[in-house]
Amino acid sequence: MKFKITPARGSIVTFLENSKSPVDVLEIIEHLRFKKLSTNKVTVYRILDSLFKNDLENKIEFGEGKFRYELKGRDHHHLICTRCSRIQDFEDSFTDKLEKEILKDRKFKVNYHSLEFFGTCSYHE
Amino acid sequence: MKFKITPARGSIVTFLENSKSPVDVLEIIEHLRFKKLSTNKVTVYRILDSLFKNDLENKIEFGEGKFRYELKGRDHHHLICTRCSRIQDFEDSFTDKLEKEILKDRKFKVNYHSLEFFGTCSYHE
DNA sequence: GTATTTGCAAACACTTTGCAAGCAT
DNA sequence: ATGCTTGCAAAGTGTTTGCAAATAC
Repeated sequence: MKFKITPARGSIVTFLENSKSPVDVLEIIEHLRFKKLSTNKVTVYRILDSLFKNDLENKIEFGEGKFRYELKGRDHHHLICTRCSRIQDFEDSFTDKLEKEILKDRKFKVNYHSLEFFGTCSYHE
Repeated sequence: MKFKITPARGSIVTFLENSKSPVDVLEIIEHLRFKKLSTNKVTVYRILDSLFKNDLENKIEFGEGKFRYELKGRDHHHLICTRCSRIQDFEDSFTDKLEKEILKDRKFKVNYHSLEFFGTCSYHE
């Protein structure tokens, strides 16, 4: 599969690289518009889909009724503030152990997981 | 707030009680149809919404682009088989500890979390 | 009797698809 | 030149809303 470099693709990948938390399609389109690229929504979906299918990206849901996207990288989780929607990354060492337990106890082979914490961040003390 | 008992409500709550894993709206409607109740989809959504707003129900997403619903109960997670869509419950004692760490280290007060494992279940060995 | 609940139609938000035109290599 | 990528319109899902009719209490 060829992966042609186009302005929209470059800009989306850069944006994902620089995002500290998973972004949704609207945020991407706003960024593109800010960069003077009037990329069609459909194109954005297709670019995201191609990144996902090439295993370069995570496609996740936070109970908002829409998907968010982030480039694959170190395994991590999210702290999602339900008051201001700020999203922080978070890492842990428990889930690896859990997955081994699950394989042993339940004969279930975990391929990936999602762990998100919802609450209020330090801006609301 | 009055909570009137209607056939649709009774049937939905019973169905949720008997479901071993979170169900989606389509499954609920099929169950109602099986029970000879031709409840409108909109009504189902409204009943689920009222259970959710009254804190009786969890409304979750598994990356399928739709919500699933389960009655609140003991805190638990899910093992989701990506081959046959079977969903099992799973409990652990790690997440409580994690939430305490998060409060201490990140000043983030967790209200709830979601932890789901995706992989293949023992039916596919 | 009265307030809540329901059904219907319609709207909404997010995402996907078909097809012809445009562009990167 | 050719095949990948884009835009547009349209359709497809899942979910929500407005309003009048029906129903539980």
